Amino acid sequence: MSPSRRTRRATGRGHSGGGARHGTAAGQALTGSVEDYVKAIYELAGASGGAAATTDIADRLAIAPPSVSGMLRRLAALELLTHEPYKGVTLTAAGRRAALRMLRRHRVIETYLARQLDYPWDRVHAEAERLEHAASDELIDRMASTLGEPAVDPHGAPIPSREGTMADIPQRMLADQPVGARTRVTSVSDDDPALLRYVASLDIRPGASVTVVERGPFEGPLTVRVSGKGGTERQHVVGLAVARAVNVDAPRGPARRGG
Amino acid sequence: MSPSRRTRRATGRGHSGGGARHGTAAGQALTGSVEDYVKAIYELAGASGGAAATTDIADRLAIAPPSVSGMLRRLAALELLTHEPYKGVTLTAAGRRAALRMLRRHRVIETYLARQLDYPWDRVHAEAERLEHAASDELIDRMASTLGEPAVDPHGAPIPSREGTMADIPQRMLADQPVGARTRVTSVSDDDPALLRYVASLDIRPGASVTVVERGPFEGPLTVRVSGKGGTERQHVVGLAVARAVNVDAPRGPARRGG
DNA sequence: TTGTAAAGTTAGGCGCACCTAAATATTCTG
DNA sequence: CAGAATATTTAGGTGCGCCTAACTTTACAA
Ligand SMILES: [Mn+2]
Ligand SMILES: [Mn+2]
Ligand SMILES: [Mn+2]
Ligand SMILES: [Mn+2]
Repeated sequence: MSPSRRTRRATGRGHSGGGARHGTAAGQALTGSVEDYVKAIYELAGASGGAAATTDIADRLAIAPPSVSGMLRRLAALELLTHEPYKGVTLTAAGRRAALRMLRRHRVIETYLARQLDYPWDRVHAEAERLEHAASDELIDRMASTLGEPAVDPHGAPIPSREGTMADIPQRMLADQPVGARTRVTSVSDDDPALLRYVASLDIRPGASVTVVERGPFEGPLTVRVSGKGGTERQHVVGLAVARAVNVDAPRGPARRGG
Repeated sequence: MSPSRRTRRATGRGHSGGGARHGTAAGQALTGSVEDYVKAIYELAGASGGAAATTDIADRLAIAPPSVSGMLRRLAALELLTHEPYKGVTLTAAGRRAALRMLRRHRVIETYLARQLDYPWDRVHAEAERLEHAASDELIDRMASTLGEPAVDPHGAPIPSREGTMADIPQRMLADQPVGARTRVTSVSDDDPALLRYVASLDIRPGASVTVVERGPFEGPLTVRVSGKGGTERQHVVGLAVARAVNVDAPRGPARRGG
């Protein structure tokens, strides 16, 4: 006697190892790795449905190119993307859906951590990068609801809706703005904590006003004037790496000097 | 040119696959599976440092016994436990530390979900079972701090301190109490949502007063009188499975009938 | 156009975390 | 105490997710 129930199994797995999970990933639960790949590909290719290159994916995920090559084959088998060997990959509709779902999860978590748990904005990304795979849909929805369905994350990136739609406002890099352009910061790339701390120290945050004062020659540094929230105006010289991490909206005409 | 930085690697892994991670797990990051194993073994063997049996571990984790056998060898290599083949396993000091760390994480998360995100008490366990492996120490500490360093989780289980100590109050099962025993519910086993919903419907929760009125013969059902919070008194007949899931403190003398 | 550099893929391998089938050790029972 | 029942381990195998080394394809430049 003593039933020694031992239900599930057969398909029941633990954390990562063995098991089936093949075929067309329709509604299937994806692995954390697969989730990160589709998210990265979406971010590289853009909402416009362009193609992403193997080495770019490898670079972004810090994975060796042959590993990416192998994974792309699997993602193609799952029908999350189409793979033109030696050319690149393009997400299918299912792939874009999966990517937008992950972007929503990631950004809701970041926003929750920042607003409800006082996380500094340079540390939310790393935490969200792991939690996004572990949280249930219910948890994401409860977080979003608690926050009042936020529209943007702490770095200014838009949060896809529960239904998987996201405003597709074309981003421009501060690095590409001409001298004289007066722009508003929409978002800051969030994967480098040190860079985030640095730009924050310059008052460069979503919503800040930034005017390009001067561009160094030969892809040189930019001199920018930053209008902080308290009406303060400060001028800084920032390198291209920083200027490429800062996204701005369309310039609203060259600002006259000394308005 | 174009540095194509591709730092880390060599030891840098992704979500689960390949890599080193051998030897004595001193301060090492453990895999999610390893974390679940030590937690399960601690719960089975008790704080007293007893031994846990292979099939019991297999049963609790819903994993086939041969898989457990193999994992126990690895846990022994990590010096998280000692393995007496065909006899059982005993956690080492490092193993107990790891287990208590996981118990703290699990229970802090459960408490946070219940108190800050209005999670119903029957759903926090499944969510915590996954998040406990993904959350950083910082996140756990911020949650605990936000909650005011809670001492017990939503099911009444004690939360180990940040330093890894936990009050070791011996638990008694309601199922073992003699007729007439008047006890207070300390905790309820939380792994079966349906059972949790059921006992909550009977007002059996941590803090509730329960008196054993009658015991059915041959390991039969118990008739209990439950004093709810609002001074209500209700009598129920509960099966042994339920009575075994409810933990109570030491009985405070037989209650006289009709006080 | 042809050679070379860069990008991408194939081949082979490893550890993790599972599985089933079969063997073995231990415990219970008559 | 022999045989049966139960517990546990060994043997062999799978998919995931990564790696390095070697090869192939594509892009660029003299
Ligand atoms: Mn992020
Ligand atoms: Mn991630
Ligand atoms: Mn629990
Ligand atoms: Mn777990």
